[in-house]
Amino acid sequence: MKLQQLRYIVEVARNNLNVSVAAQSLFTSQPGVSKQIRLLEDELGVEIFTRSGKHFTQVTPAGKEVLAIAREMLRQADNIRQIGEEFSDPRRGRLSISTTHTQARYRLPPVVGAFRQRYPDVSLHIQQGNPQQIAQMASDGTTDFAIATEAVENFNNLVLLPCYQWNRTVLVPKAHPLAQIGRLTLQDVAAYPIVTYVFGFTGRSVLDEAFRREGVQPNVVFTATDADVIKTYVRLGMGIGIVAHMAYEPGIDTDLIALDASHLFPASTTRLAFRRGIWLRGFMFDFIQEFSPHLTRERVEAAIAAGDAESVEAIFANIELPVF
Amino acid sequence: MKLQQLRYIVEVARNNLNVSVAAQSLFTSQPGVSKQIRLLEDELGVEIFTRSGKHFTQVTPAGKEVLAIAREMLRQADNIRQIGEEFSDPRRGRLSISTTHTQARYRLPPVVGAFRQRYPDVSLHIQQGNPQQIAQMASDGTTDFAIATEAVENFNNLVLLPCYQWNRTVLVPKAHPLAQIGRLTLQDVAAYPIVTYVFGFTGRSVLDEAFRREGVQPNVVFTATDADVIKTYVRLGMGIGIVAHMAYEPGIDTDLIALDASHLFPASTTRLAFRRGIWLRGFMFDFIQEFSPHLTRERVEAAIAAGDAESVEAIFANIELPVF
DNA sequence: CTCTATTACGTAAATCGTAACGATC
DNA sequence: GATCGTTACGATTTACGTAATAGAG
Repeated sequence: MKLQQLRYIVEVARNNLNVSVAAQSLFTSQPGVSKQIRLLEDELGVEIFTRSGKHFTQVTPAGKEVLAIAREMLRQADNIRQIGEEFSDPRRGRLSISTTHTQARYRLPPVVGAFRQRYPDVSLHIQQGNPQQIAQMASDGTTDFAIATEAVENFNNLVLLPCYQWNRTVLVPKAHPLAQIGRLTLQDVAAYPIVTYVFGFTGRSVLDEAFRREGVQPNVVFTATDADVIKTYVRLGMGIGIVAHMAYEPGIDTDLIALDASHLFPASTTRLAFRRGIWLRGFMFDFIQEFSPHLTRERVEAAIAAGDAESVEAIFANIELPVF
Repeated sequence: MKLQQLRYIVEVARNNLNVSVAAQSLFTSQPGVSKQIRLLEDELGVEIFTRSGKHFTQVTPAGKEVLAIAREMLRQADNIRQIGEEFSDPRRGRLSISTTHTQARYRLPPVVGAFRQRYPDVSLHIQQGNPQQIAQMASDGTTDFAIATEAVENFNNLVLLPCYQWNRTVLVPKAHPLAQIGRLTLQDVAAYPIVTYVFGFTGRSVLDEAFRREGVQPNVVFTATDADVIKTYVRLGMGIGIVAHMAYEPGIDTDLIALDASHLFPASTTRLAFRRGIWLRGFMFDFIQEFSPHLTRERVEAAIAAGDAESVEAIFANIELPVF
C-alpha cells in the first residue's frame, strides 16, 4: 500500500469514477493510475471499484470504507507537510478562507491588513460564496477556514468558534419619512417596500422569522446577496434597506440614514469554522485571534480537543461576545 | 512522503532512537533506513531527530508532532488492510485479547468455545497480564481487545464497553466454623485469616475499601493474582478465601463451601476495551456480543461514535448488566 | 576500540510514459 | 465512431543491500 495509490483511488472517486480525468488532474498518465489501482486492489484482496467491461461503474462497499480512511490518511499527510513548513519557516505559508460578501467587505479588511503586516510572507486567499458553499469548502478541505453566520452548523466535521454577534440596521435616504421616527417598530418597517438580503444570506431567515412572529407581512421588493447592491437600490428610492449594521459606513454612506433595528430582530452570531483534524499553523491561530480577540490559542485548542458541538458550546458559554 | 518512511521513523522512535535496531526489527538494512529518514527530513524541511555526530540523541519538537500523526496514519493503513481481509474473507482472520487470569480462566472458555465453533478460521490469541499491562496492550495496539475490571478507565484512547457485574464469594473448607453461619458480616470475615487477590487485581481495592469504611481490620495473610492459587491455600487451611463469585466451580470445588458476600462488597464491573479508531471486523463484533449479549453491533458502533467517556456511559445508562 | 550513522556504489525493482488493444456507449 | 480502461514494453527513477567511511562514547 502506497500513499500514491490512495491518492489515485480518492481522485478517481472524486472524478465520477473516470480514470482518465483523474489521471489528468494528477498530472500523470492514465495507464499508470489504472495499474496502481489494480495493484492496490490485488494487495488488499478486494476490488475498490466495480467494472463493467472497460468502465468503472460504482464504488464497492469495501471501497467506500477504504476511501473514507484513505481520505483521512491523505489529510494527515497534509498535516505532516504543514508541520514541516511551520517548523522550517513559521512566517511563510498559505491561508485560505471562504466567506461571505458581508465578512469580506466589512469585517475582514482591517483583520487582513493587520495580518498581512505581521505575516507578509503568508499568502492569503479569500473565496466568496453562499453560506452553504463556504461551509462545504472548509468541510472538504478546499479552504482552511470558513467564516459565516449560516450553514456552518450543518457540517458535523467542522469545529465552530463563535466570533461576534451583530444586529441589523434600517437604511433610508435622508428625505425618507422614517428618518424622523425616534424608535422603529416592525410595523413602521413593514409600511414601506423593503430591500434586503436573499434568503440564506446574512441572517435573512432571522428577519423573516421576526416578522412572522409579530404577524406582520413585510413587503420585500428586491433582494441581493450583498449590502453594496442593497444600498444602491435604497439610493434609487426602491425601498428601505435592512442590512447588517456593519454594512453602514459612517464616513462614506453620508447620503443614507442608519436607523437602529437591534430591538426588532434578534442578534446573529458569526462563526469561524475549520475541519476537525486539520493541523493549525501558528499564523492560523494568530489570524483567528486577530479576527476575534477572545479566541486565544488556548481556547481554540480546547475547542479542538472537545469531541462534540455541545462541549465546544460549553467552552464559550461564559465568554461575552462583542456585538456589532 | 512514503508510508515506508513513516514506518521507519516510528520504529526508530520506538527503539530508543537506535537506527540499527530499528532496521533489524524492520527486516531491512540500516543504511536504507538512515537514507529514507534523511529523504523524509529533506522533503519536510525539518529534522525529526537531532543528531550529535553519529548518534540520534532526541526527537525534535517538530518530530514529536510528525511522529504522532505518522503513528495514526500507520494505524489507518492497518485498518485498510483489515477492510480488505474482511471483505475478501470475513471468516478468516486474527483476534488478540489481553485479559486477566480471572477472565481467561472462568469467563472466557465458553465464549471462546462458541466463537471458535462459529469462526474456526479466526486465530485467537489470548495474552494474560496485570490490569495495567492489559490496558496498555490494547492502548498501544499490541492486542485488539482488553477485558478487565481495573485500569482500563485510565487510558483515554480506549473505548470502554461495560460487560457484566460480579460479586464476591467467601470460600471455606467444609469443616470451617463459618460454614455454619447463615448470613456473613464483615466482622465474621475479619475474624479469620484471609487469602485473596494481590492489590490491583480483580477488584481487590473494592475489598479494602469496604473493610476500611466499616472500620474493620482484615487479616490478609496471603495474596495471589489468581483464584486457583487462592483456592489451593484455602484447602491447605491457611485461611478463608475471598474470590470473584465466578471463580467457584460447583461441580469441581466440592471440597469448598461458597458463602455469598454480595451484600458485603459492592459489585465490580468488568469492561471490554479497544483503542478508539480501530476498524472492527465482523467477527470482532460477534465476539463482543458472544461475551456480552447486550453489546449488539448497533450499541458498540454507537459507543465508538460517541466522543468521550461520558457519552458512552449515557448509551449504557438504561441497560441492566448481568450480575455474576 | 566499539558502536553507530553516513557515504558510495552496484543491483534489483518499481514507476511511469508511449503505443497498441479491446470493450462499451 | 468516440470514449475509456487494460495490456505491453521500454526507459528512467527509486529503493535496497553490501562495503567502506567517519564520528562518539
